[in-house]
Amino acid sequence: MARATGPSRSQPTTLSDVARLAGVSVATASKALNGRSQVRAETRQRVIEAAERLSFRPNQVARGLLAGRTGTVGLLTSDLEGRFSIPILMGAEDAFGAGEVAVFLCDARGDVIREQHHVRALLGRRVDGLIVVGSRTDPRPSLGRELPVPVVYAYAPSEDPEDLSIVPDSVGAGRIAVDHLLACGRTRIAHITGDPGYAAARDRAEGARAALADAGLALVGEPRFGAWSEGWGRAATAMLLDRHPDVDAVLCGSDQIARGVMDVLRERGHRVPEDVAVMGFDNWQVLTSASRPPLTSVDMNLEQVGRAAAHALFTAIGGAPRSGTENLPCRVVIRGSTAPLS
Amino acid sequence: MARATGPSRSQPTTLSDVARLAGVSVATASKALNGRSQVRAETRQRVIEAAERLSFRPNQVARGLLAGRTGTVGLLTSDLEGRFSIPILMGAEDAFGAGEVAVFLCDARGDVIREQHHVRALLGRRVDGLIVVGSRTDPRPSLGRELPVPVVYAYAPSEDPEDLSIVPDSVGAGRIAVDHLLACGRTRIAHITGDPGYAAARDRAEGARAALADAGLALVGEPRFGAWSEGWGRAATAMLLDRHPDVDAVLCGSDQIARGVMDVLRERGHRVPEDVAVMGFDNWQVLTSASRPPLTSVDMNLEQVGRAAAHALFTAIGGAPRSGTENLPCRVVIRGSTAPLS
DNA sequence: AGCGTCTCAGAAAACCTTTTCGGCCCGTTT
DNA sequence: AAACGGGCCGAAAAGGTTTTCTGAGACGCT
Repeated sequence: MARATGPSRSQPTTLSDVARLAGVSVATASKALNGRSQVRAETRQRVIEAAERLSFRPNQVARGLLAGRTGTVGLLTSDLEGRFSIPILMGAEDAFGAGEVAVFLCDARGDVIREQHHVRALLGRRVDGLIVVGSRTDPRPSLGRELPVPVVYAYAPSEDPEDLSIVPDSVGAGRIAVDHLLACGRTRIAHITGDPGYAAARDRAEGARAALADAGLALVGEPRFGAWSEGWGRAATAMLLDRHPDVDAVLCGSDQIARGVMDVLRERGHRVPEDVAVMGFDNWQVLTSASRPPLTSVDMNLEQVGRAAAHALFTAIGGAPRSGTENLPCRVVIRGSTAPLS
Repeated sequence: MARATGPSRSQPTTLSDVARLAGVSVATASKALNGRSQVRAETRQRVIEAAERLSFRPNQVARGLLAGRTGTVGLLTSDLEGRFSIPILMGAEDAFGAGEVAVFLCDARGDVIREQHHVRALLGRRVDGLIVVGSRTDPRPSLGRELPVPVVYAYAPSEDPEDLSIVPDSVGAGRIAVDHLLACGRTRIAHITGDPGYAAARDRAEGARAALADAGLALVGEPRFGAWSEGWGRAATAMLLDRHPDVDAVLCGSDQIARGVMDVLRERGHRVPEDVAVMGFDNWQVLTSASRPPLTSVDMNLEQVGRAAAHALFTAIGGAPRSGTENLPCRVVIRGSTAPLS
């Protein structure tokens, strides 16, 4: 085919070009640019100027081939659309981007076959490591122990305890949520949460119960498991108010549920936070700041999870692999929906 | 440092290993595995079995170095957290992932310096092309014409008309939204939208006006520009109802605004959709399906934008670059908040 | 003068794969 | 019988960089 009429598309300049312009060999040019000592200062300067003039950028592909390390990692996510993957991905990208590591993004769409395909493709590209990001906190199958590169699991831990997993501390999240409500003077606390098939729902409920038990208290009724939706929040609240009209706080399993809860509370004439305090989980900005009043919520620090995973992978590549599941603390973000009882 | 105690980390097998096991030269092994014709069928079979047994995966780095094409592209996004980048990114990842192209993800955090840094790093890795994903539909500065690889701009067009940009048709989106409301028999249509500094707000308003003009109608009052928030939706609706209590449809600049609008309509006793139809833009699932009733919204087909960008980049790499801004159609997703006037 | 030492530059190998070209063997044609 | 052609395989180069090793020149010392 004839040459396209587009822009220049000239070949990138190579080290040979630089060396020729500087009047030295490629070996010397390489040493000059990489700060090796075997070069006279004056020669080094000449090489640097030549590289500058040709705007030389070393070919990382060639460098990777030679070094056996490419300076790339694979980021394998299960559902890109899910809002949990994104902050983790940002944290990882952030931690790597600061250094000299580039990230291959792959979305497996939750499909095992596709995941296998991506793993193979990434290994073919000789990535130095892999981060596997799940979409739920439930344990997931390991990629296996026989991979030629280190792997770190983020958000969804691996089922294999020999793998390293970085996850938010869901039980702790339940505890600090209740601790905050207790600090507000609430004692009749109900818990409306999502699908009991999710570890996140069960773990948070367990943490909430434990924190209440520590204070010599118990939940108002049983935790109400259901769905992660506003609709369930509304329905559950209606039932709750019928049975326990004296509740003074509702801990919700997600910000979406919390919005449904607050809607029904307001419709039934309960003031938030004066009569009933409401809390959510996930700290999803679009929901927490748009609700009336703004919603207190537990942030899972997902960016930090991503950063920690990136850092762990980095040290594993360096030759010091850890293993086991590491729980990172969450934090309460206080807004208008919780306040001390007056 | 001593060898780490972790898993094997053995060197990946190379073509030489395969060739040795099969008792042939690397050249023959390569030809056998790549379906070249210069190999006897029996020999080919032996090589394939050897490769199988060693689970050989060709080193894409070496292949890239030789071929001058790496089979990688850079995806440069401005704000990863923004919900507009993600679907585009998914579409692109999808379109590439099907083939043999891997995607480097870089987030510039909206910072020009960081963007430059990433572009240079990506070029150092010899990507075959770049996709630049913006966070708003407003034009953005070009990366320049002198890059050694093709570039496609997605969502946010380049200011340089010589570049190729793939964007959703915001004006058309406004038109089809009004067309839908007209088809429902609505004639007194108001428009409450977001920050007038955004091209998306202005373009949609323009499209809406044009569609109404085609029908011999006009908006009820002027378009109400404000902020992309529920709060603005509520405030603007209050003002609207005071001045024009006979409005029978509100076209909202975003789903968030629409939620605020619907809240106030319901509080003031207007039924949706019987008395007033409400529409949003963006089709953000968490908002549209959780509202009461579920919200009709205009979907910008962002995944398709991403796929189209990937496809355009692919053909540009193949040597047939296009240029200019290409507008992709949006679509109306009908839910309960709009219905024919009875 | 001879020898050792030090500094700096270049040649060459290595990384892994693909492709081109040359050569060998065997069967076929003139 | 000689030439030829085709099928099959291997040697070698190429891609760009880094690193090691060798060598050349300069200098100081005996």
